[in-house]
Amino acid sequence: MNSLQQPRHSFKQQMHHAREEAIVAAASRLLGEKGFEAMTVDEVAAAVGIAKASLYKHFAGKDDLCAAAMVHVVERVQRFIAAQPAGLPAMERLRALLRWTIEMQLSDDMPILLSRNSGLAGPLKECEAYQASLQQISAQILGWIGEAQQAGQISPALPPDVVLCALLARSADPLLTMLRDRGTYSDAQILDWAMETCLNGLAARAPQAAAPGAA
Amino acid sequence: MNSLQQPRHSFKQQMHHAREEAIVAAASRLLGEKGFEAMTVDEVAAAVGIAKASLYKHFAGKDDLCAAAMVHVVERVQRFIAAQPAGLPAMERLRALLRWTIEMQLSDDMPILLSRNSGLAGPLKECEAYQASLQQISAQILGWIGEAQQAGQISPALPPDVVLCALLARSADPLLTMLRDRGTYSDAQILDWAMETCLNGLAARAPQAAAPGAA
DNA sequence: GTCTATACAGAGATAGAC
DNA sequence: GTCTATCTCTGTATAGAC
Repeated sequence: MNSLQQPRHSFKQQMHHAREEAIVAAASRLLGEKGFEAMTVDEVAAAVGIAKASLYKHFAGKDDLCAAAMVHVVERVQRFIAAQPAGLPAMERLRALLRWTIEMQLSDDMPILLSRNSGLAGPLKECEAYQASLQQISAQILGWIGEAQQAGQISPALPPDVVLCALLARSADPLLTMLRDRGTYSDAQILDWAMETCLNGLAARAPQAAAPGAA
Repeated sequence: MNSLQQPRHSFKQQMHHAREEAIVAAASRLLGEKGFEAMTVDEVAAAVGIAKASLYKHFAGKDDLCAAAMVHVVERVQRFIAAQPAGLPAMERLRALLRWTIEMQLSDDMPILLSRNSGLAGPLKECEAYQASLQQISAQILGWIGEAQQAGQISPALPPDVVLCALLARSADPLLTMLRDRGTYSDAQILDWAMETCLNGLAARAPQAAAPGAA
């Protein structure tokens, strides 16, 4: 009997987990699409296809739900980082990460961070799981930034955490939606320009005096 | 009697206009501080010191009120542009405008445009006064951008309207609040870095001819 | 035009049956 | 754990006296 009960129990757990995943995924999408204030719990429940009351069995409230969604997003970043090829130079890693976050944004997916003035900022400050994950990826990225600075690819005049913020901020850059709403450019073009203007802005200044051994 | 009635009438008009200005100013501040969704009409009325119902005598609704606030902001930009010294080179004008918008943002004032996903975007699309003013300053700034490109100060590879968006987007850049919340840097430093990374990103690429085997 | 008081709608959250 | 039905609060908007 145990041989039957065990899988049964595991199955229920899996269902439970899968449903929570579905809820978080829907919340994540709506959060990215409409923002924290405009998103409603009813919409999330409807998107998943469950009743709102059922959702509240999984999450204590809207804040909790959205915090879980943000954790979910950061964990995706963690996986992306972990999936990077081993030998890649730091600058290429940064470039790939930037491209990926902008692509997320252009495909209406969840941005890594919130647009400014989000009411979610407060609750998120007290979510330890989020803070821990964010801290983890920040440390990782800061390491790459240091390497890129030593390699002369990023201006050493900029503090590493400023570079970090500048990169992450591109994932919620109003520039992307502005250009998109204009309707005259393709997503690929927008992506290129966004990356180009961002990276050029962080790059070490050009060798103005034809610096001898530079670059 | 006319000599008395005329001033009396004008006085009332002035009062009316002044009150509307006060309402718009308060709305503008709260809109910049909390965003469209989080801001409430009650707060605006309380800030001005009038009853909510009185406010509704001046503006048809929240959308109207916020649209008026946005028009107010764009008109400030118009005045700033008009106040620029005559002989200033185009690039200096762009730099001054960028600095000004970032300073607005750092002093918790109203950004020129909304953070992405604002519910105000829809109503604003149908506000002719806003669109007209925005169009006017856009044309002006686009002129400067063209000059700066011809002068080799901004990359000619970037379409002028992309440059325009990139500049305006800095007024709602999450980078600013991120660095600010970090608490380790002064507003002056943040301003410098924000301008530097933005302008470097738009600048024409370094004279590669000077470096024969460059990159 | 300004006020007080109120209607109305939407959304977060909960009760209780199954 | 999931559902339907409901509570409650907040926020937009309005009615009606002055």
